[in-house]
Amino acid sequence: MPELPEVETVRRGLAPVMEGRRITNAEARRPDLRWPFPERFAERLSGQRVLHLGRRGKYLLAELEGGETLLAHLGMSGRFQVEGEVVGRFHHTQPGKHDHVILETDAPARITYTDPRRFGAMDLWPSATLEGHRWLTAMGPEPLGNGFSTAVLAEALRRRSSPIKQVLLDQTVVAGLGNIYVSEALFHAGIHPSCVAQKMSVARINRLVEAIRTVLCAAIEAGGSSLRDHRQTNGDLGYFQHSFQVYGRESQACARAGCAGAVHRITQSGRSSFFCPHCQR
DNA sequence: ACCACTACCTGAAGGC
DNA sequence: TGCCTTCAGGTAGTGG
Repeated sequence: MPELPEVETVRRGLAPVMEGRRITNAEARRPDLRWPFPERFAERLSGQRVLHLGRRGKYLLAELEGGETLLAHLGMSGRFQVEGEVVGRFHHTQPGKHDHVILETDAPARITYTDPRRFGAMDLWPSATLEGHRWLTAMGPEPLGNGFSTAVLAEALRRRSSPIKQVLLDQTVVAGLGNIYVSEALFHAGIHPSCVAQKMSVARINRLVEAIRTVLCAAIEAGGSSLRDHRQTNGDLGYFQHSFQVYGRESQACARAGCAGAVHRITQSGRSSFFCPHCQR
């Protein structure tokens, strides 16, 4: 689920019940996700007002009134679900076995973090030195921000002898791309996933930068529309999954008008890449 | 500095 | 129905 567009969609879904709201109660129902929660995790969250809910790459960042920021990563299977007030209080639904963190805010709302695989992670860190947190310190530029450009990407690719597919998954090169949107962006740019990163021309890198921005923006817009039903901020792929051009479409016809080719799947560093051999060189 | 590979964990899906 | 294998959107740590 969670690459940059999904995390941004989750952020937008959570903002109305978190930003400017106070966390009236916090509960961690186990001691860890991928790593242990920080000391006194729930206590440090309880009673805090959320000043701002942001995002950096695939991390959600909730800046708290007391000077700390909650960092959250959804891993592979993490999701936040929001329930509003029903009659007086919340539904008396029993937490499921994969519901690991529960936050209640004075929106009022109950926010449940669910993560079957527990590849997700949460931490608390002083807001003043947030960029120094080990999860953020080496992270590359935001692809939709001013820090990402043809020149910046070209510099990052200069010494990389790996296929462009693998290099784009490296979060220190550019933040927020994952296996789906790398495939989609490479298709959009007409670049073969096996293309050696450092051999790419500036013109092709420029096309890639544009493709990354286009694909991510389209996905965020589509994700936004799935939030109309905001009772469940499901971290699902939203409607954009119906717009994938290559991801998950092995052996289906290429989506480009006039192309008679079919989508191929190859494995690169143990992960699937989807592409059209006619359109991508 | 870079690269290939492994591990972490559970559930879904497909083959038999 | 059930058992087995394979695969899944991520990242950190290892050793070359």
